[in-house]
Amino acid sequence: MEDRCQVLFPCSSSAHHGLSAAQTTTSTLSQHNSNEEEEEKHKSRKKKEREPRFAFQTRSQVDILDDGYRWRKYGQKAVKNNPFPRSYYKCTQEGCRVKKQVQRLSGDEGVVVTTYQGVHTHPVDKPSDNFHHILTQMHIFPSF
DNA sequence: CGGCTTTGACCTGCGC
DNA sequence: GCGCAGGTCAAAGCCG
Repeated sequence: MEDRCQVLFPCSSSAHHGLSAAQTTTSTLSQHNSNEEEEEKHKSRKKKEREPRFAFQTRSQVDILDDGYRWRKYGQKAVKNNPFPRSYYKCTQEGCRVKKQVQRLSGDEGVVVTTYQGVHTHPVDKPSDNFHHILTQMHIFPSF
């Protein structure tokens, strides 16, 4: 019963836990994309701009971690090899196409995997003590 | 009343 | 070419 969330970086970790053969394959956080503009319609996808995405594991009892941003859940799907469903969240801020995925580890309901995709273009509206330090690191990784 | 959650359908990429 | 898995949208309903 810890109110605090313990952040773990599987990417930096040399230990490769076989997340039950999760889909995540490789957390490519070293992808650097200078192209932030995305005016391309899905009609002609000449370039799949993969926004920087990085995942980290948090030890929490709840999936909804308040990181200070407002998220709107836009979907929930059950993934294979995981008895727990994965939730999809999107930043409600206009112009901010940041997406977030929350998934629980199979077998370890105490561990929640949060995957962020994209970078926020605006400051936090509601600073959280728990996630403040996490946000700090977040701003470092997407810079790649 | 507004914002958000929920749930099913739909789309796309990939493997066989 | 089909099926599977993952990802997204949209309509309806709920809650504050």
